[in-house]
Amino acid sequence: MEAHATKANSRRNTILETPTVEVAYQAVIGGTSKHRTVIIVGNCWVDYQGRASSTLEPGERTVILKPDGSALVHRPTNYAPVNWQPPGSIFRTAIKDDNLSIRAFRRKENETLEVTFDRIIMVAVLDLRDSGAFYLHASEKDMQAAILFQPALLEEGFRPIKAEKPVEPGFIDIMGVDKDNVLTIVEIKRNPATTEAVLQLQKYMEVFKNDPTRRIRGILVAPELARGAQGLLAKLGLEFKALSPEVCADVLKRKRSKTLTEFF
Amino acid sequence: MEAHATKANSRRNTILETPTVEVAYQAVIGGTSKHRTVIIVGNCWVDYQGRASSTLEPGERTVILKPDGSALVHRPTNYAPVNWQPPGSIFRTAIKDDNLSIRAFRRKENETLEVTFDRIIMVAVLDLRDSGAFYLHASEKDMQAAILFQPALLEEGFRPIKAEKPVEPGFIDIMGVDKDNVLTIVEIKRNPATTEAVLQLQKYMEVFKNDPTRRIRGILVAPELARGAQGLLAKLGLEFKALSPEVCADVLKRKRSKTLTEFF
DNA sequence: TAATAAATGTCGTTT
DNA sequence: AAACGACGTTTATTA
Repeated sequence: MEAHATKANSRRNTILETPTVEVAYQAVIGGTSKHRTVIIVGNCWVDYQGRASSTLEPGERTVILKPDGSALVHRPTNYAPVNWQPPGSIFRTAIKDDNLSIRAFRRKENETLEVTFDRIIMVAVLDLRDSGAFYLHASEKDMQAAILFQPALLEEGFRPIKAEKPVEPGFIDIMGVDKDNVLTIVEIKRNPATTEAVLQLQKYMEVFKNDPTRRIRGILVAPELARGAQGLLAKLGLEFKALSPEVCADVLKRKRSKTLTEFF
Repeated sequence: MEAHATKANSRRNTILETPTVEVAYQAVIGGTSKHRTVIIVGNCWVDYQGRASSTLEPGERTVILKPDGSALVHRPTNYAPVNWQPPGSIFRTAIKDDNLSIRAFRRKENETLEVTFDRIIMVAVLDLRDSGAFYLHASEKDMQAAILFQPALLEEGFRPIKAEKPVEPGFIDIMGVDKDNVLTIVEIKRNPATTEAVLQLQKYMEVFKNDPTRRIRGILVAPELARGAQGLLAKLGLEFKALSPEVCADVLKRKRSKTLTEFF
């Protein structure tokens, strides 16, 4: 069976079907050394040694080696790779016992991933040009921006003073005053708020508790409260305001269109 | 430019190089309908609407559609996909304005991912056979097993009574008695133990606190304590025992070889 | 470098 | 179906 590469495409991309181990080896070596994206599909087994260790017995999988040193081993199921190596790994490709062995290791973390193929269905060596911008909306930062733009989302009369205020334990999402001028600490979560979120708010509260004469409020903003959070919140005298990322995204969308209207 | 498929391989796998949109469309439709793994490489843009929303401007990427309804969009960098859909998505492939459009949506979560290709470098439709077992070692479960096998890993004289004991808030990793017969609750973490882990142990402690005459101990087992955890632990009168997953893995390895010795 | 918080977290398990 | 906890979580941010 002969390996095949379409010439019209070979300037930048090489695709080999059912190549021999030797041919695949040459392609992978060439691809990783030139920092190409390399996709290998075939029958393989995987060993990982590092923070944990794992063994994956033989089967047909898709392996992706990226120019930045990421490595992924994907089975035919699941979003997550069964084995992987984050960016910064170094690839070592070799022929061992007539099999194609690819090792990805990270020196600092002393982690090694080894994939061994005894039968290769496809090797693609791809020079991908990708500079397209990526925009993500409705993150926690977006919720913060929405409240700052429209403070009534929190409650009537709320006036923000500072966002991302640095304090000892970290950063206060929003600090402000309520309609009665009471200092108000706001902690925002885009997911149901856990006990951990309550503790986080409590830590920020404690920064201002050295002055017992001044009343302060702590408000946890999230789409909902997780199970255990309700009790802890009440015990600590903190408050909860339900607010979803979707509503915030809408507010920001209106803000953007308004800005455009004003601009023209 | 003619699309090409190696016949020798086409029983189970089809690989097309620089196919037209029409040819790619037929291949993707055929692949997803037969629950094959489909890999598409080409110039595309991506829109996502769901828990968040995102836009990715044109560029060359690798898209993987899996038989279980997972979808991945990988740029040439990073371990994580830039866009994705977890298992259970339904794929809808179409030609729109001479482009190849692939939509993956999950009805329950009301999430949609749409990838549109205007130029296709490769389409691979793969019938991958993968039933190999996956073994992960040195997990939290392994640490539990190691302590149960060699209780002195926790402390001299410790005697386990029950593992995974179900109580109101969840499951106690290990319950036992110390050398003085004092009831001891053990919570295990394979990573540096956070305040959340301390709270988890505390929740289990409270189950037994209704009898104030009986002394009980709570021990948090982990390779180390995270920053905030120390203070909370002390405040709650709980204890910490440093134990690494590696040491546990060694103990289990010795156990296995011993079992083997006994067997032969 | 180490710690902290966020994530479209994902994934398995149990209620 | 919903919730809880583990994860080789990864990643970005900041001290």
